[in-house]
Amino acid sequence: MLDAAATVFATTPAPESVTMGTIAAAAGVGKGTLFRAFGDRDGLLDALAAERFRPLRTAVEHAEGDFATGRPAVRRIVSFLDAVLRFKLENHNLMRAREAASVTSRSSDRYRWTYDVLCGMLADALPASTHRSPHYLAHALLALVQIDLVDELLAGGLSPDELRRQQAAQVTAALAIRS
Amino acid sequence: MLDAAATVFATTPAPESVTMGTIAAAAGVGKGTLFRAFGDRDGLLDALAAERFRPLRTAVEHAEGDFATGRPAVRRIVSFLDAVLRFKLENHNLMRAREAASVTSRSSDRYRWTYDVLCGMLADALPASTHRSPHYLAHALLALVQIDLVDELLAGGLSPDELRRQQAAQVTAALAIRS
DNA sequence: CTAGTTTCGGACCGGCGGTCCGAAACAGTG
DNA sequence: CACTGTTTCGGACCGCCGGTCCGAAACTAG
Repeated sequence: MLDAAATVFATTPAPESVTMGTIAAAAGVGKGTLFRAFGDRDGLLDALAAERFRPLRTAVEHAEGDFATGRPAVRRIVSFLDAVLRFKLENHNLMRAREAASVTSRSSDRYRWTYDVLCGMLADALPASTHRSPHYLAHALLALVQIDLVDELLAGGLSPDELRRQQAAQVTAALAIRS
Repeated sequence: MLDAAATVFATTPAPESVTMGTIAAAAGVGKGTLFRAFGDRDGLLDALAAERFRPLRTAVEHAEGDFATGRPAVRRIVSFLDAVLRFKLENHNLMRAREAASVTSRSSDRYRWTYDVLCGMLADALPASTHRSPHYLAHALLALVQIDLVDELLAGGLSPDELRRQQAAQVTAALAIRS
């Protein structure tokens, strides 16, 4: 059932017009069943997104690869945001569908988790002397991976790889301590 | 008619649930008239926003105050983004209503104009040697004033003034040239 | 085979953006 | 003032979609 939904999103060219009825039909099931299983549209989209997001989540929680505790904080932050960006790129249609609903995306558990992780990393990266707030900085950095911004940039002719490079530069600059 | 709409948005506590019927009723007019005058919901919201935005627009186009051509580019950029942020704060409900529709906000003329202005300023501020793209940077900086981010930060306990300070710091840092 | 229980699915509802056509207001003419 | 052509108005109406709900089907137990 989740798989059917995933297929729909993967194949449709217009993710924002995918309706619950469509998904139900594609899964060979009634709308009632769909709603009983996921509560509402957001629930379904969340479940799908959570599934795709899991690898990154476990990698971070087990401190694997670039997220190992020994790595410098700035490096961890850049890698983390790059990973989130890649997640968005890979699940582009799904993310657009989420946006089409009035899900601000910031209200999901996943955003909260991402924010918390980033805040933790920022606490390591920022010297205590700065007056920059990790709270602001975390949200500001996460704004860089919002799907509508990503879409705009891709539509403007930027390649995904170039986008990743620019973002890395942007994040690095944002973390530079001044004044 | 525009005034009636403005009043509705100014007084309602739940901007995203303001319906076209509500506005028509408040203006003492039929829905047909409303749609004939503005085309669709987006048209109305755009017209309202454009009206409120005009002061800033003319100030920039006449190079007044902080936007005078003599001023250093970084100063102009920080002031400009601060002015846009203030605009968003002052028209908070209206902006939220826009977001509720599926208007990505980046498709409006106003966004385009804002982007162009910022790009022009960035061309002055960035040395030719950097590999940072003004295109990316402009969109990235404008992401800082997206209404949902602003909302999240306000909801998180940040005061509007503190928000403006943090944004100024963030913009300054982003413009620092490194590597 | 029957009765009880759980699960399924699609007809149905409410609300909203947007349309459309009959009515009302207006203007020109004798 | 009466009559008619024209423009503008407004609210009943439509289509769509998320979400509900109840009758039917399937499954279990005795």
